[in-house]
Amino acid sequence: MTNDPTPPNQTPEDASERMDIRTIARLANVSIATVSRTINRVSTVNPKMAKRVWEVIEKLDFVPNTQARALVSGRSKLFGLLISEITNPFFPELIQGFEEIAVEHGYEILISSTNHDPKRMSHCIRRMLERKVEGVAIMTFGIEEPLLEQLAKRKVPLVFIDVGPDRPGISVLKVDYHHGIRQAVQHLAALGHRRIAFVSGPKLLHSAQSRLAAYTKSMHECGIVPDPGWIVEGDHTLEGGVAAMGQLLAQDDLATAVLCSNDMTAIGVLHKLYRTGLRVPDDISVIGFDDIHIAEVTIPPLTTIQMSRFEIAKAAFDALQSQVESPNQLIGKREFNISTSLIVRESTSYPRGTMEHLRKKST
Amino acid sequence: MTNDPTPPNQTPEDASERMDIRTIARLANVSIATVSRTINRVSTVNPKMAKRVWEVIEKLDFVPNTQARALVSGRSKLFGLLISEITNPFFPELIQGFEEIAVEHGYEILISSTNHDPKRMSHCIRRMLERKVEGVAIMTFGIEEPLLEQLAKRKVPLVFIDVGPDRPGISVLKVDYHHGIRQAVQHLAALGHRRIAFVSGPKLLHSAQSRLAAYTKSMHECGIVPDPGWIVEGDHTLEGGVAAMGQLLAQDDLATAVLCSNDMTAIGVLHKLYRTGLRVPDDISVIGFDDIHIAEVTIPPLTTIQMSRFEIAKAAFDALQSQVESPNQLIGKREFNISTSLIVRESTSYPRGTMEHLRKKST
DNA sequence: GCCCTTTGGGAAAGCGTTTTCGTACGACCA
DNA sequence: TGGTCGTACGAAAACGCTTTCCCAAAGGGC
Repeated sequence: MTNDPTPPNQTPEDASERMDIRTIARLANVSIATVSRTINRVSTVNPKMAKRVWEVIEKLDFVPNTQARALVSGRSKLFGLLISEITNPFFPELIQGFEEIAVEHGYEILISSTNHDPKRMSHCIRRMLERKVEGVAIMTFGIEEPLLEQLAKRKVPLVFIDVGPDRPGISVLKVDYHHGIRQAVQHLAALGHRRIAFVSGPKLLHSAQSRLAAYTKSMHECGIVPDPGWIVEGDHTLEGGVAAMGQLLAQDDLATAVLCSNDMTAIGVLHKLYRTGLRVPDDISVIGFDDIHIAEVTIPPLTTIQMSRFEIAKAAFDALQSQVESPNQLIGKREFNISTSLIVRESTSYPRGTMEHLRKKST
Repeated sequence: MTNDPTPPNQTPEDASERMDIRTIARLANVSIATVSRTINRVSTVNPKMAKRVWEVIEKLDFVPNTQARALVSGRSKLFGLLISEITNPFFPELIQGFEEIAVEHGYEILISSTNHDPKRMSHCIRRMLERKVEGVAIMTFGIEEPLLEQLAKRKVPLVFIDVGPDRPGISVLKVDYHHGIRQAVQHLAALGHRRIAFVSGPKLLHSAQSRLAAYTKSMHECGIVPDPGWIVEGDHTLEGGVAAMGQLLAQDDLATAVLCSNDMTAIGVLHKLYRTGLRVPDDISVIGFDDIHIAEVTIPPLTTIQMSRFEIAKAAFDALQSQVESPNQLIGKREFNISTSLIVRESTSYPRGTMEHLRKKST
């Protein structure tokens, strides 16, 4: 008598107690199976009953428990998104697109940032595994073999940006860095630049290495043999850009243009130049990569190479989803191509002296 | 005979099949209860058995299923983070801090961005409810009453930045905007500015309104009656800043300094000024708010008001956690104070003519 | 040596869903 | 009217884990 489980004078609408589909079922005078079917709009349920069920659901504003649902259905409706650094504006812009698409398709997304630390990666993956993500989009450096093994064993679909192991269940978003970078180099060459420096990204980051390779190739294509001294290592941060430009400035034979592996670097470069008293683009031209939003309003507005965040987000999501929805097909393996292209703004111009030279020539 | 559920010659290590604590239990010759106790380091379990269990777990690298765990324990270990716009660098910096602390305490975090659209808010909340978040940090505009009701009914702890309803289970992070903004106004006044304009943030955003109020108050404190024309509405975006400065520029009696409700606005303002050919700080001074990372390298480096992202993240997390861990105590209701302070860089200086004026005066 | 206490570990209930399977009922045709 | 479907609904078994409850065995006091 001391504990009475159900007080008799309890109104049916009393929402203070536990609320599950069982409660809904009781109140609507149907079975829980019918409630489930109604909610999921699956199978055929008599419109009359459905209406009754919906009414109760709305009255109590019942919200189904995704965890329970996931447990039994084996579908967590969760994707992981692994990025290198959330404070680089490129990623928030990408996240925005990815989230939008994911939500549209009923997925939720778990974001983790490795902060360029390979050790953090395994923790992130582990956490995602615990939450039973159905797939992971990896937009950071390469993954180590044991980790990859673990993911493969669990058959978690993966999508890599740019570079990834060639295995079933793994998609790779191929970015055509070369196109945009060649345009950039050609643009500079057409303006008269020959000494074009390159500030690279982190060594570990595949996409950064690809950009570097594209630079070298494009230079050769323009008939310029890049001097090793023109290539300095950055780390895709503002500070890295400042430091890299400092290095460049210390050289005897100053480059007349600098191509940066990303926009953050370029902004750092712009700043260092400003500090040094050099004018952009009068004294030196600068080109970025990514076309982050803020590049439009730097001083001067940054000429940069655009790579569509939305395109990437969409491709990554599609790759993941197609593997989840049709796991035994190989269509998930198809490769996606992301294009890049130059956007000319105001940070590029003729190298110093060229104008005079041209003018003299024309008279 | 057509479907044989368990092939007889199956090695015990075969990890291809379902893996749960039952499997572990079987392989370690203990009960599933012991496995659970071992994993959770709860109650006393014989070290010898524990070792056996851990060995099996590691051999199969078993990862417990958080969903199942959440279902039975009623603890999802999930917090929601609702922000207004992920592409504003302030938020990623905040997310980074929040995530770090959350992960440290075993929580995962679900991020949603309302994009300044109140309608999206209810969708976000709904999704979070479905995932059974244990608390939500709301860093966007105010929440509407019915939504709040829904959350209150489910007893979901909430923490608001700056402004929020006064209810049990709701914490509010009070930001002392006035301190930083008064410093800014005093700084400008000391330099000789009187005509100090203010570019506000979105009307709906409480924190933006508080900043505006702090500006007005600070102006009066400095003995300046702000002209209504000095106050123009921005929206905390780059474009908003550009537009707002355009409005200001169109006025007859141009302000000599402009204080912005956030750094993105200030960067827009800087850009517009650059476009117009006005020099900062020679012709006009600019001050931002937030001290986002990039403010250090704008041209010129932005004088701005700093508000610690980490402090906010930590306070928000603590508020949420304390309410979760001790739900019936009132300690969750205590208020947290966040300070702001001026960081002087190079976008502020004497108003045009003042230097000459001063010089003349001193001779 | 007996009884009581303490301690470690197992059995089983339950968390909130989905989903399979079975059944009752109405419709349709002969 | 009787038989055969097809359809709509309910009962119950999972999903993988935590946690309560209980029992066995060991230890200690008399």
